[in-house]
Amino acid sequence: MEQMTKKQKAILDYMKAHVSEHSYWPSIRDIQAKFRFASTNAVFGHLQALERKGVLQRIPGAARAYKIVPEAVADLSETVIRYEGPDDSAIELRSIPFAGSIAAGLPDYTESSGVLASMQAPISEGSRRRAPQSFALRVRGDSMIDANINDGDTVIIEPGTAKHGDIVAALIDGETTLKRLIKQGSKIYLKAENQNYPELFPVSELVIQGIAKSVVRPL
Amino acid sequence: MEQMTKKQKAILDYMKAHVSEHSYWPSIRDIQAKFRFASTNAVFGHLQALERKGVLQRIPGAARAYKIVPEAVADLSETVIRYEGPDDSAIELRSIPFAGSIAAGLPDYTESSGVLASMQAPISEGSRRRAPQSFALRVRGDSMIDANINDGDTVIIEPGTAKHGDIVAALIDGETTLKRLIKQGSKIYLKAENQNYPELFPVSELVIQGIAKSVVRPL
DNA sequence: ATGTTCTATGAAACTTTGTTCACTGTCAAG
DNA sequence: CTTGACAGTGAACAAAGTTTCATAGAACAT
Repeated sequence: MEQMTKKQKAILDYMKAHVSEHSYWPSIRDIQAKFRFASTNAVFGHLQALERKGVLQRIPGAARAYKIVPEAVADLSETVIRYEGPDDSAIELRSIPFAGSIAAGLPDYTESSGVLASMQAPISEGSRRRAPQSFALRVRGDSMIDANINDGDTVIIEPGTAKHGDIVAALIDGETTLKRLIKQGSKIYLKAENQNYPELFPVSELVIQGIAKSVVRPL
Repeated sequence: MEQMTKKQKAILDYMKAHVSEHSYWPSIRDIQAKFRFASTNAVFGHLQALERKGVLQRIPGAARAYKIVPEAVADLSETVIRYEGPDDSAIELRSIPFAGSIAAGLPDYTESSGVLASMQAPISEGSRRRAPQSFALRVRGDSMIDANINDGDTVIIEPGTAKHGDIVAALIDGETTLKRLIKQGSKIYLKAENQNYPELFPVSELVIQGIAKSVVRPL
């Protein structure tokens, strides 16, 4: 995994902050001004590097049009806080990327840098295996309303092999949707838990992004 | 309050959807293509109208640079989803503004780009009065940890007169904090529900922003 | 009838912005 | 010493994108 340089990270952070504050991306010249570059090409080079490293996607020719790949950012700058207890116990807090988007605007990238949800299970000294790459997803729509997952809830997704009955985040028509996975013999269905929706949603090609592990919801 | 026309709302929705999907705003020409306008000026006019009505902010000259004003959108198109039960019962889901973090003091409405759904209690047919102006706050810090409200949780606040035992969002030294309200005779205290904090926090001047009605938290 | 507002066309002007090219300096590895 | 990767300057270009102007039909109230 190729690391980001300090300046690249700074530029990425500035872009995030700009989006968070203004709700739209900065132009190359905005970045140039911020970092006092004498040439736009300096910025251009860094953006190319960021794209090559996979943390940033650009749309060629389009203005102020970017997309941050949270997984890549997390890989390149993972935050792990470790508390050592008096005895052999320890607690790890691991930052997980926030992949969801909010209703009126852009993904709130300010949250992705902080600790949204944390793994708090005490770990034994020996079994310090790498935690799965979880991420959080804000739920849109009411497809899982009967499973008590409502629009606006946030779901913690973890990758892994899904089994029958799991609620999964699946890619359908380029959209990430939350459905329950139903396996009937060799057939696989996705079931929306909403009486108003078709009961079973047959799928041929299935891209499962992860399994919903927990929900954040109003009480 | 001037309403949005159907087309204006459609355009706004498309812009939102575009942002949600691509993480950057559509250009005027993108919108033109989407709605099959023959002229960019048709879009331009609608955007002007949306800005005049206060739901959209534009940065003149800048490309793909917009900002949605959630309060205005909420005012102009308050979302109330109403489920009618078989008997006289009914449940209303009402969109409420998301006021951001509680940490930095006053609610940061710039961050308020999200909408959380609030479940109203089942309402009887006759008493369909307008819901109070609720808002959501993100909790920072651990002052209410013993009340099971943790850092990162989101609390739904509703204005109103607080009574003994209520958890309130109160303004102390310019900062919004979450505390339990204790009335002892004529004296009023604010109590942080954390063993490490002073038990009772006497206050003379008290600005209560609202009463915590519900919490959003990881399960 | 008449003016006004809203919505739209069509073309053009103009600004912003991404992109490219040629060139320079630095720093570390071979 | 040389090579190559990296970071940057400075100028120029072309595409993308916003804005303006002139015009016109439909809906609607006066």
